[in-house]
Amino acid sequence: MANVRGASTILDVAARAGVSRQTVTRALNDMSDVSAATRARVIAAARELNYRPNRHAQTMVRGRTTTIGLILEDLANPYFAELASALSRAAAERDWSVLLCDVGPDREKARAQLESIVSRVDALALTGCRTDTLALLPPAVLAQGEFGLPLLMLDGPDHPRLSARVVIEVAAGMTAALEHLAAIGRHRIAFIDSTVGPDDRRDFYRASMEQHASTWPGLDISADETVEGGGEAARAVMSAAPDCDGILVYNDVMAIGVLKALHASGRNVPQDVAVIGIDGLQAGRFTTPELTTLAIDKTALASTAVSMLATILGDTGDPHPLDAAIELQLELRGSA
Amino acid sequence: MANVRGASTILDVAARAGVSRQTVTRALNDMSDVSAATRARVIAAARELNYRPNRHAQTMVRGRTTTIGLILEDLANPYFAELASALSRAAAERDWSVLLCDVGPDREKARAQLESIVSRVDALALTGCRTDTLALLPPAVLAQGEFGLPLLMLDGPDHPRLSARVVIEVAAGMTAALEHLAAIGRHRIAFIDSTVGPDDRRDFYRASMEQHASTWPGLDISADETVEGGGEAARAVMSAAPDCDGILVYNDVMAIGVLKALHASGRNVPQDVAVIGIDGLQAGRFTTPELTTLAIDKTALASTAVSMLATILGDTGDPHPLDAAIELQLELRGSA
DNA sequence: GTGAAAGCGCTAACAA
DNA sequence: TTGTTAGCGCTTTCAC
Repeated sequence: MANVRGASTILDVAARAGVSRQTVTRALNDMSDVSAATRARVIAAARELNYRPNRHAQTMVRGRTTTIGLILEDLANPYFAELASALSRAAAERDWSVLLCDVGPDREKARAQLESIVSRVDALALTGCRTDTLALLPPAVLAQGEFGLPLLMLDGPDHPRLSARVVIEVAAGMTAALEHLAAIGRHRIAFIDSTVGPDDRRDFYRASMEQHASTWPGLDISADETVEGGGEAARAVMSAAPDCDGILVYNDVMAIGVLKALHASGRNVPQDVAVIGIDGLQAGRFTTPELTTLAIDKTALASTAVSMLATILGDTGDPHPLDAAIELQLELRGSA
Repeated sequence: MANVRGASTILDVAARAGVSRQTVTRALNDMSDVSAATRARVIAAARELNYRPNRHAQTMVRGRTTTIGLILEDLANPYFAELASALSRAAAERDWSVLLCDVGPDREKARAQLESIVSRVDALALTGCRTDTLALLPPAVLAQGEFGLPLLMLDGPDHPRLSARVVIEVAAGMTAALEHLAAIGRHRIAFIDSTVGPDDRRDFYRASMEQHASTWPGLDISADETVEGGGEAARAVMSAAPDCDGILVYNDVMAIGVLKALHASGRNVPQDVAVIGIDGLQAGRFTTPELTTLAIDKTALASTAVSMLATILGDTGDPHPLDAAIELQLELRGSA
């Protein structure tokens, strides 16, 4: 452990085994041209010194790698899980890797994690739809100029420091959802919003309702972005407007709560009330009836994100615009 | 781009800007003691050369980091998502990071990903319950001796090359589940197994059934480890044994499919048939009724795994045994 | 089969 | 304010 930082290095092992450092490299990496006796001696020395190779030193001499950090609040939320899955696979296409950072609910821990993540990655992909992960970044990173760490926002708020941004374009999709509801005879459609997300979904709903104000004034209620939150909001909707016959929900997780609450209150879906969520989660197939949803193509979202980062990092000759919108696609399952 | 590998280095930027490399470091890292004019010149040069700092070189001189690779087949599966979440948080406690590797269904792509991951991490956490990710590792890694990359198996098969292993201990939990079913008057209990997982769950079920063979011979059916697979198996069970009044299922994802199939066939859960899954997923709360389950404490599993790795990597003075079992805990929700 | 030298790209410490 | 020197820990030549 003769090292500056307390860890033993290849030189310590070499000294202990009475050989040169190259011999240690050969022995430990199972290369040829080492006698069995020498190899055994080296391995023993390494074991005694608790030697562990420094991956950064290895990588530096062998080549360079690209790592992007993915910052999210809770991977147990299926939206983030599907996003992370897609991003990991899209990154693998370029031989990049994804460093996962599930920050959890504790903001102080989150700050500490981000503090150390930022020096380990070449770029950061931030999710913004639930917690604004941007606000948790070390101030020094936010203060950096154009040669600071590239920051990519996935479906979250804008910020001058961002290098790129992928947004979810809701207007066309929500129009399709509302038209579908009208087509199946629903004209008293409420909207359940998230208390923490962006306002564009609710704003679009309100604007749409105003156009048909003669039939139904519209009703929107905000709740926590969870299954339970969705359930509470659904109860509030049905109590405020018992004749409501359709509900559009901010996202699928909340919509699952809506389905549960409607079931508990004895309402049939979709006969009494039709329900449409947003996100296209696989978890929307876990319910009965399955959840009709405005699906986000997470594979497209992820590969767009990776292309943007490739442009920023100079890894491609085929520049990609640094702002993109992903459209929602109405996916009819059983709930509407 | 005067570099050996094609990428420009700090020296290229220094040359282009007509300054020393140290000045480049200062300018690009927003350090003090650089004149605004110089900084601007350096930034311009960096931009023109498409300069990107090498994180490995930076880390090497600043300190060392520990990164563990998490290999899994599909993060969209909520079991893996909850596991990954827990592991990321447990790793963060020690200032380690987790490199995510969602290998997907394509085995050739998976092999290629693993090939490059192994040289980027200090240890690998493998999940074995669905795909045997061990079989996808580069042969060279498997051939390595005791100073090869540490390999930790999470709930998967044993292998001589593994450095550590966390298993799920099913016996006590399954006994508790079967006793609970008996206590609520169920005596014709079938088991739905996975075609790909380990056999211990089914074997334990069969052994338990033999002890009470007078009342019910037992029935187990295997299916694909998916929601759809669970549904098919449930239909098979009800057709083979229409008087079956309880089903224990290999895992929660399949059990969700069982609930759907029973609902579709007009059986009430839990009145007609009680259902118990295994895993304790949050997704088990998405259904109506909510899924009763033998829960795995994923936080404990993850922190055990991290402690084991700390022992192997010599990061702790408090050695942890390299084999551990996590118990299942019966969590009564609504389906039994 | 083994060792010596050179260098991966970067930053901290000290000079100028 | 800027430049020079000296490594960080490892692997790849090329000698012996």
